[in-house]
Amino acid sequence: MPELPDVENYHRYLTDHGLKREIADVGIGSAKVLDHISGKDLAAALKGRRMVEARRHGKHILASLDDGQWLHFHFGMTGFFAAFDDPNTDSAHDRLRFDFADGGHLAFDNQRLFGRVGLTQDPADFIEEKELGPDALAIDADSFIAAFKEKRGQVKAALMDQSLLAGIGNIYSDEILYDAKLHPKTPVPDLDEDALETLYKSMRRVLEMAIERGAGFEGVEQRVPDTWLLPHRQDGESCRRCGGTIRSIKIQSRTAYYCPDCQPAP
DNA sequence: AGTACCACCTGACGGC
DNA sequence: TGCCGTCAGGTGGTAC
Repeated sequence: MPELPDVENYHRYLTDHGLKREIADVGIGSAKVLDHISGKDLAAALKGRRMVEARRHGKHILASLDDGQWLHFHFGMTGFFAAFDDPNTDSAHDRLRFDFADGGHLAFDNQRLFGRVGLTQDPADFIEEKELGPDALAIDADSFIAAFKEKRGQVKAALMDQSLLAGIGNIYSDEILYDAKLHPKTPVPDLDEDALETLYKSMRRVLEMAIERGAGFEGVEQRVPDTWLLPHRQDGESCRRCGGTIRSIKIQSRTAYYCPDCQPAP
């Protein structure tokens, strides 16, 4: 699930449920999600600490601790946070659990174990090490256009390139291109300034509305407009905009869905 | 630089 | 019903 809109909602969830609470203990459900740190060391670093501030950059969440260190979270292909008051209730795939001194806990649920959690001294260093570009919702139109003017290759691949722009994945790149009526294989150099501006506006519109409609929580397909691609991402489905037939193709070994009528081949 | 393929994991789904 | 191949919203490494 987790692309920018989903992660933004998890970021807000963490802000509401994880900050300012004293961490009494840390439970390790699976050490596979630990990024270059042992469960023992992570627990030792967190006991007695509180998270103070949470930020999001692309698909990553960074949360400061009251001793100046930062936790970083990435969900991989599955996952979310879930908070509980009842110590006996828990998330199905709880891989890392923060047990708070107030008796509640927060689970980092990560079914497929592609997620990662670790510690870093500085968010800026972390972003640089991961070679992340600017966050897709933080970049302004001029910088977006400038960055894409330097880019080659297919537009869908460019949108998903985390070093160019951080936060967009397979689902939302399809949605943005559907909104902008661009074929996913369109070469970026074919896009003139107006087309890039349109693409930028589509990106913002899609990401912002997805956040607003509760991306990352169950049932988001029903809450986004029916004129979106998301509720109809299936080969043979009909396009709600033009009546065409939704098709899938492989781009960078990922399945891309689009409407061949609305999004004509370049 | 861009793209293709593999690997890492778990689980759901369709076909037989 | 049960087994098996395939596929899933991410990323990192390798190779061409």
